[in-house]
Amino acid sequence: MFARAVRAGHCRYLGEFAPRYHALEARYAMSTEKLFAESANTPVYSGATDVLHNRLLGKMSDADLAALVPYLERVELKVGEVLAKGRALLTHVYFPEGCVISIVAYTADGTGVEVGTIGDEGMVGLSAYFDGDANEGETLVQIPGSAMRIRVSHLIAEAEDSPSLRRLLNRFAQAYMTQLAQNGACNRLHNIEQRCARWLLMTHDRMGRPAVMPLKQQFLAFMLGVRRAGVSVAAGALQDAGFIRYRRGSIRVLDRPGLQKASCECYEVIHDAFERMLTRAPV
Amino acid sequence: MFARAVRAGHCRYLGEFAPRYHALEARYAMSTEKLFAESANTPVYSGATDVLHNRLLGKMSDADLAALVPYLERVELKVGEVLAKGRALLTHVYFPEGCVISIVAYTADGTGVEVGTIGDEGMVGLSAYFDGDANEGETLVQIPGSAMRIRVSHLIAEAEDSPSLRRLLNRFAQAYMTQLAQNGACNRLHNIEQRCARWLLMTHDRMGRPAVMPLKQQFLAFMLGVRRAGVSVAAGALQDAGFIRYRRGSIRVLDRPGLQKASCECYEVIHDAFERMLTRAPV
DNA sequence: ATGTCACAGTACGCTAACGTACTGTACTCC
DNA sequence: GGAGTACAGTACGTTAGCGTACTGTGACAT
Repeated sequence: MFARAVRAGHCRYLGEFAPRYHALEARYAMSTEKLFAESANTPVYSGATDVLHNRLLGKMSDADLAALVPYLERVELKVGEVLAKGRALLTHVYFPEGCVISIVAYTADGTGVEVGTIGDEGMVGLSAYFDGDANEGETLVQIPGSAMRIRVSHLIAEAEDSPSLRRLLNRFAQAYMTQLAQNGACNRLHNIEQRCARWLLMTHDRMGRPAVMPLKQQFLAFMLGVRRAGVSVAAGALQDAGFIRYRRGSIRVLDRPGLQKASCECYEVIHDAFERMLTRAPV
Repeated sequence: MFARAVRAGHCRYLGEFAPRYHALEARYAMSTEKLFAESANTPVYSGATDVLHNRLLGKMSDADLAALVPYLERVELKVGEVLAKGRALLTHVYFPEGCVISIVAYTADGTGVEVGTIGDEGMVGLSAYFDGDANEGETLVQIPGSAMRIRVSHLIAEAEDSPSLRRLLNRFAQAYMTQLAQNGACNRLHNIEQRCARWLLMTHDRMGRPAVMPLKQQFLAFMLGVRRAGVSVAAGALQDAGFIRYRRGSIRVLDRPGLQKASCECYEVIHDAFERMLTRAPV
């Protein structure tokens, strides 16, 4: 029902995104310079906000949407782009439409792990909207694509005037908390292969169905908080089972039901939470 | 600045709380019957709401508090009491004052792990307030004590009329999300001893300083999502180092700085997020 | 005072995942 | 077409934590 935005090509860019990831790469003795050159936002469709590909925006009432539209702009997000980092504040809230955003937490020694994923079912920047405060950790672009964005102040002002908008965003926050919580349990209790399968499913959901995912094992390992060699084994098993096809920096999902069986139930728990949010009676 | 409520005695009650924990106990071949007998709420101070021991309530503006007070009642929460479970809805939102509440997520095989902790710095029932939806998992009483509670509908109604109340609760939600996220990373990346130390610190913070914590290793193992034998080793190390004193179902914290050194930085990250929320300029 | 049993300590073999490092090969760029 | 290199596969010794099970003992009940 919500068409997908056209996405930029997807070659030779992964492995080059976050400073901390650079540190990780360094540990693996890779060349880490020359990276991270082209990270500026490049609005491509500015003004063409007539079609909305973000399901959270799509769930808004006509009145709420009408109030926001004048302030919405479409931007293209590049892979590895860091939208927020440490205690720095987001200036905008993003509504992804095909791109996928990761929220990553780091430990003292510089290793990190993804704690949340946001795609076209949600919004990036809850912390800024809620609190004028920032997340710890990093918000970075995992899969490139376009997003609608709006200044935090505009969103807050509009929400002040609209109970229905507030309720929708609260609902999203609740679903997002379910994701964070389940992810925490999953990190503790499930093995690499299960979590790998879940991660692929979740990302696949968020970037549109027939897509090839531009993913190196290194990146996947970073997101899962494990060694690359571990991903090699896990993803290899998933490939042997025929669920995915893996080829030097890109993964194609071949068998979603199979992947779901290989993944833990956390996929369903999180998926259902977001579907409930997006399909329940309008706020 | 906020005095502590008197708490009930703290003997012979742990090991008896959640159905799933019963299942766990069964795995450890324990007698699991006779448990869970006295779980009803027993309001003890009803009406005596003149002194507030919850810091989030304490942070509210006079006007917001005045509007809520008529609906607030103080209840005594017993250890093991399950406030919400599965998709069941909370009828009330709770503001702990000395009791400590755990949010636990379960996996398909029935093992669980704590994903969040709430004490006098916060509120239990964000999901009901936000969404009219429930958490997955379970909300249970980890350390007994009193709490103020209010019907969800009353809180929602009041928040509709008060931007300042909304902002405060949003801020709390943001801090709570920081906890969930950091906890997820911690579960992945830190070892039992670190996480054990962090858990003890966090619980100690929330129940008042000179307290002896009524904790069996079995319970602690459940909260951390590890074996009891693992806790025995980790807590033993912390005791050998002189940070805690452990004695058949109760733990006394002897050396907080020492414990902090033994714990991971997640303690600080989470602690700071809540302190920022509670000490920043009023909303 | 004694008996019972719930709780903590410990042991032992096992497994998943780790850190590291080397190899093979598919792309990309000339 | 060939060279260079970035990415994936694999190996190997190590370690943290697991599952299980047995023992010792403090606390409570009789």
